[in-house]
Amino acid sequence: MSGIINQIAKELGVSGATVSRALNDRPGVGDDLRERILLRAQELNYTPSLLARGLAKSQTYNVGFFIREKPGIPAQSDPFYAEILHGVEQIASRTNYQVTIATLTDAIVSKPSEFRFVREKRIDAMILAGPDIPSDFIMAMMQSGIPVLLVDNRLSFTPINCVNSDDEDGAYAALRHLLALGHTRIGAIAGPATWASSRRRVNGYNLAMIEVGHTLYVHHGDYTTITSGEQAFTTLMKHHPELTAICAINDSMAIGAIRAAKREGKRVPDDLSVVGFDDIPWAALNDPPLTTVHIPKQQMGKEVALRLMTVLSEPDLLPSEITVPVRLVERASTAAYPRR
Amino acid sequence: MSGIINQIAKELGVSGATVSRALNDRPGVGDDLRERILLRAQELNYTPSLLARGLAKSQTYNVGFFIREKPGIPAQSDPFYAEILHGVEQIASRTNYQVTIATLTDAIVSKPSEFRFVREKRIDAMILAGPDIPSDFIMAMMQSGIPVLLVDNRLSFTPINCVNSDDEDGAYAALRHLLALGHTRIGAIAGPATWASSRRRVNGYNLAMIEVGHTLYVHHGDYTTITSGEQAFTTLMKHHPELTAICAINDSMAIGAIRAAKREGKRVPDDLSVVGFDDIPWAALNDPPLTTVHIPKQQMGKEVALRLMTVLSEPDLLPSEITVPVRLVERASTAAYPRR
DNA sequence: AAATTATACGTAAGCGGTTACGCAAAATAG
DNA sequence: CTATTTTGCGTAACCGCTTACGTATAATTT
Repeated sequence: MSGIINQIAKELGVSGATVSRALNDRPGVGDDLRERILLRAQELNYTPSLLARGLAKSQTYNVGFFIREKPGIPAQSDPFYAEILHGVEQIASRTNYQVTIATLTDAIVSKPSEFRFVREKRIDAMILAGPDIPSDFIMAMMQSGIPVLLVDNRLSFTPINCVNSDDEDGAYAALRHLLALGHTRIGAIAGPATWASSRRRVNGYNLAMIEVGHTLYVHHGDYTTITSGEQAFTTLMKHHPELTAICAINDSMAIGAIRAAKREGKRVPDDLSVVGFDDIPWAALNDPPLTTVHIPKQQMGKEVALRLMTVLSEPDLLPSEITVPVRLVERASTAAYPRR
Repeated sequence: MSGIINQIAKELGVSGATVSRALNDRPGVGDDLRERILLRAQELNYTPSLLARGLAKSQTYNVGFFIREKPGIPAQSDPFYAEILHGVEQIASRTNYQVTIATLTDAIVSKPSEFRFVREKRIDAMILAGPDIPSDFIMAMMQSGIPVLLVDNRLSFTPINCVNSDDEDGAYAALRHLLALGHTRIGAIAGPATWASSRRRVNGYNLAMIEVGHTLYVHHGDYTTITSGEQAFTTLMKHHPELTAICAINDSMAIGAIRAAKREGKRVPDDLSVVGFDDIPWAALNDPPLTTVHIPKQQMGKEVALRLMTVLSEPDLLPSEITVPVRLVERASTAAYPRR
């Protein structure tokens, strides 16, 4: 029998239960009494202890935002996920939830049962960000009983709440842009074939090419970094020196391609057009500024967070996939061909 | 009387208190009994509920990492703090703590008492990141009773735990580098004079210049973004067209300066040398790659986190300032003058 | 006016652990 | 061998809030 609630209760000569009800405006307390309770709580500057409430209701008011560790770039530094996180946080800050972050290391991913956030029931739900999370791990998390949402990822043959960008659409638009500029010999730099988003983007590229009866030369990078883009570019050009335009699966690889092209003495966009995907912050700062497909990352973050909230309040809702629209932003890394 | 602990207690015919003691290896339980308890806990795959433990010990096992909102860039997307955060998270993941993030909006900063993370006792300690946090707010947080640590910021006349980069040292080194290359007419682009780190860096620049008997032309940008750097550069050059080298308070402004210089037809580093500060990810990717002062951001994150842990275990430790060393990394934005 | 239902509130048992205190048995001291 | 300390364990209160259930009173129905 303690806590501020009970103090108020004693002061007003009522029971703690009544105070609790009044404070959570639940029925079962008279209007005037309720008002007096609220007033007193106000005076005392009362704020419930989340810990106590959480223990009683077995909720933590905590949601996890977990990013898969990537070799090279620390997870948090990936500007793509940083922006998504920002969207998530904006929504969370309007609710009673707080968001805790963690990076999914190899150690964690390979031993899902040890993951402390679920073992110790530290979170009410989790958002898993990034395409390179083993589906075994995702499945294991789903088993744990707490809601799992995906962002920038999806699962095949398993319904799950997820939000993604419209990859095919964006890729299609990017390729159409290249075609409209007069390019016909186009190459694509893809990421690992296991990444769903990479495959979908390649699909979009292909679709546009097939429509006009051309074929796309695609090369799969082993990863999605700048250096990976450089390597992909050089090997792609070795086999297909006739290419006049390159579309890359993401901006990092596009930037890598441009760097490699410059090194080989090619001018972008004069000799070669390059288009990226994602519109990460530096895309606009690159030399030349990168034509790319803009993904509304912050909105994606908001969407998952929003979805998460409704999942939390409507537990037996069926999962749904939501995809957000993208748009091509034309900058200076693409130009008409032939150059006149 | 419930919870897994009591289940184990009942199974083994002992009291919950004993089980709790055994599990936290506290004295007061026989060796063989302790072993049996541990064994059974192991079998049951027991993990304590943080909520319950937290309520009992009034701890949350949660630390906040809070970044000040900046106009323009969403806080989380600032690669500088993202890397610090990563360092923090690495340490936290080795302990029992989890880190929750939030951005310090204007609304929050102007009404510290409303800040839900402290009102609702959601965290055991907080790390405040960034130089632009009003000291009123910091003070208010310190009043709240929970430990407050600063990173990339300090307080004047008030002892507080904080970790910073060695700004003066780095700036000094950068300027020496310019001097060694033969430059004598050097300008500096500073940030708002209210930012401690900006002032300290300018101090470092000045120090090196004074030593050799030259004077530094410094211009204060109104902010620290790329565009702010562009503007600062143009006005600086208007008044001092004779400058052959620029040192900027941070990489963003340095990159801005380079962009502006290019637009004005100046070649970097041929006509103008530029050096930055921070070594953000894109510094190396810039055209030309930026000579800059590398700050070990991840280590700074680790340092605060480590300090936080010791503060938590040694509550009445006196605050201390820790500063991490920096180093100049020479890339291609600086060159000898006169160019031969 | 009696029967039924709704409302206001109290009681007490949780939620899942921790810990101050007490007491008997074992270990150590003198 | 007694006196004292240490060790091993149980009892029960507590952390601060929620909620199922019970009861008396008020409101509604018939």
